[in-house]
Amino acid sequence: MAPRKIRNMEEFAAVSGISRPTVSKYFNDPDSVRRSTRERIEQALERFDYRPNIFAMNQNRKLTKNVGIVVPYLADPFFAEIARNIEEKCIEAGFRPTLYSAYGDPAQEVEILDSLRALKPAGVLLAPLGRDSDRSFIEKFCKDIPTILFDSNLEGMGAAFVGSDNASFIEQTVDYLCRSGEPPAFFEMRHPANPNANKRRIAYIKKMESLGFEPQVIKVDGRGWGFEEIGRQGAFKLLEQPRLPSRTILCSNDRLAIGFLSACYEKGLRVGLGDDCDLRVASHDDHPFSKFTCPSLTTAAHDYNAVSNRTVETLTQLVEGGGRLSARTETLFPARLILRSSA
Amino acid sequence: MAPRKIRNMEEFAAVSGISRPTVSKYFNDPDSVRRSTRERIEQALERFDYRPNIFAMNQNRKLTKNVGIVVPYLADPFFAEIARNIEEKCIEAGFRPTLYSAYGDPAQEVEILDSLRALKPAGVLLAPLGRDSDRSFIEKFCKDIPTILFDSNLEGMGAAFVGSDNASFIEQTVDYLCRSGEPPAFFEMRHPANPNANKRRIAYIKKMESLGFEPQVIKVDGRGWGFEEIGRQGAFKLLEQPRLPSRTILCSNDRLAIGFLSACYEKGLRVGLGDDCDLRVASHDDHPFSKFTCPSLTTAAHDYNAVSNRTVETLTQLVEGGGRLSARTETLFPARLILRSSA
DNA sequence: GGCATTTTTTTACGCGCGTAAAATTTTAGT
DNA sequence: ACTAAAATTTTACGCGCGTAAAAAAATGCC
Repeated sequence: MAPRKIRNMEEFAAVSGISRPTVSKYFNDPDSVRRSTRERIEQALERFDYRPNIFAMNQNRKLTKNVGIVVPYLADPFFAEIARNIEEKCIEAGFRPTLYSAYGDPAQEVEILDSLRALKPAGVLLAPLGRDSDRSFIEKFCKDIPTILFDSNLEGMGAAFVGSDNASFIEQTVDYLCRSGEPPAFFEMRHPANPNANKRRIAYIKKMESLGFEPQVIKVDGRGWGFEEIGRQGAFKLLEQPRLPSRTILCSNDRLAIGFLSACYEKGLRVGLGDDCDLRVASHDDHPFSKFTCPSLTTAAHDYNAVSNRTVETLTQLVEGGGRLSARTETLFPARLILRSSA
Repeated sequence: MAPRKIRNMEEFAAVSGISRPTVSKYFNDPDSVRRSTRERIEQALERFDYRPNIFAMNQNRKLTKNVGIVVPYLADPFFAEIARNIEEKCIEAGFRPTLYSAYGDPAQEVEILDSLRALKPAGVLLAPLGRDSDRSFIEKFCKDIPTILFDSNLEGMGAAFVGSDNASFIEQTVDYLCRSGEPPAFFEMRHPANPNANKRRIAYIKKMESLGFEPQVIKVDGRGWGFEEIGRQGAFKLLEQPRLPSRTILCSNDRLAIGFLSACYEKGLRVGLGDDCDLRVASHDDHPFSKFTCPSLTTAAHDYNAVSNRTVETLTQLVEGGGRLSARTETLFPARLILRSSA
């Protein structure tokens, strides 16, 4: 029991009584060697703690097991949560995921993808910034590196897109709000960074029209990723006005709603469903904190699990297909309505 | 202008008219070559887009520029925010940071550190899980890899610790609460994962005694990293009781407070400073969302910037010192009181 | 047991770069 | 312009592993 230090695969092959090329094969895919051979290697692996040098491995391999997960803003709990899910599934699928965040900056997004190139990744899972993204750069990147977009779609780019069905979000919230009260006005940023926001607005207008109501879109100013503050300031401005377009407000996303609710609270307005309430507020995303707002937020939830599962499944197919899929697919998962106290 | 593709440093050296070893030297440290040489290389760098193979570089280097940033739970905006700061400063300092999260799981923490070993990192910046961490494993890791602890201290481990001064947090909040009202009761988890929680409790007791008040510690059940829910349930239980130990509640951290406030709201209790209020609630951390709670949360803020700056400064020293510092330092930054509406 | 097939071993080369040592050139200083 | 010092080039080797090709061994099958 004096397991001398193994320095390289050569030495490990020696102590395990197997040739080095076979050992190499084993580490690339344990199932590619005969069972008896595999057992002997794994037996030696228990006696000696040897791990192949990751740099030497990746240098010579055309493709690594690296996967880059790129999100637009990791300090947003929504992205943190979905990144967590995807990361977990990547590991289960045998990949080596690494997490990157552009922190709202297109230059950083480019920088990340550029440095990702050097890592010879098997694939990249990218939730792009959206409007601010350098589209031509990303387009070129997707052509070189197998990339799957998630959360935000950039038309035609990447091998596939996996996300949520914005229309489903809107339909469920608008439906619910209308049948349990009055038709909602839609509250959003004037210049949303995320393409989902545009899809939601369009879906809202369409849905309202199909129900025979007049759409009312409230656009608030503000840029960047401080959505709560933008929602808050927008709410103050809105609430100053003599009369609201509707006493039911449907926010484009939960972070805006969190700010909106904080403004309502400060103004002394009661938000909720009851007759004693001044306003109803609902929203979309089921942000991790939406359960703890005051009042708790009625919203439409992403199917985090389905999105992350499908994303990684698609990645696996993509990798097995040598970086190509037969056709670019777009998978959209429906929302689940979460009824809480705010509407 | 038909810049043929450069395949390796050999070819790049050829087109730039410099010998390969000198080019290699340049990439390791541009200032290590003569100015005229540097200019010729950089000139060639503009005509041809060549980047050294990162795997081949790291294979032969004893030390890389890689830095691992490990946090206990990235979906907690507090850690996301500090990770963002540290990441940014690492890049400015010329490192290649990579972000990892243990997601509350000690096994993952071990796994991360283990795989980090293989990356020959120049250093690791670790915010450990705390109580749940595998201390003997981390201790061994710190002996092999230059590591700096931040946020949570593990006594004696790592080359240095950089964090916030828990006593300063408590002193400021307790001081303020006492002089503007009544002495607070301390609200915390029975089995906090984070060692800061223990330091805060101890500091609370000490501070209260020094002011001549009797400390009142309220411990609530619950495990894991769902602090908001734990705070919420704990608040419900507490508020059911006939009388509270104090009408001023000082939560150990903001996430507990967020849950606490949501319970108060649901119970119809008014939280704030005025005479018409039932409770005062204050807390610690200045969580990114504490501005948007209802009411907005009075809290004590970390100096995110100072902590992340000092952490990376210390890392630089550590690396320049060949992985050793003359002595293990512990740097604690004081808190800044943030007065908002909840107390 | 003999044969075809699969798996493993042997042998050998290459990947792209770090780095050491000696020879050469450039620079700085006087 | 001459010399010492500094920088660069030459030359050469090694890192740890992937991988191809040919030879050898093990396996499956009738």
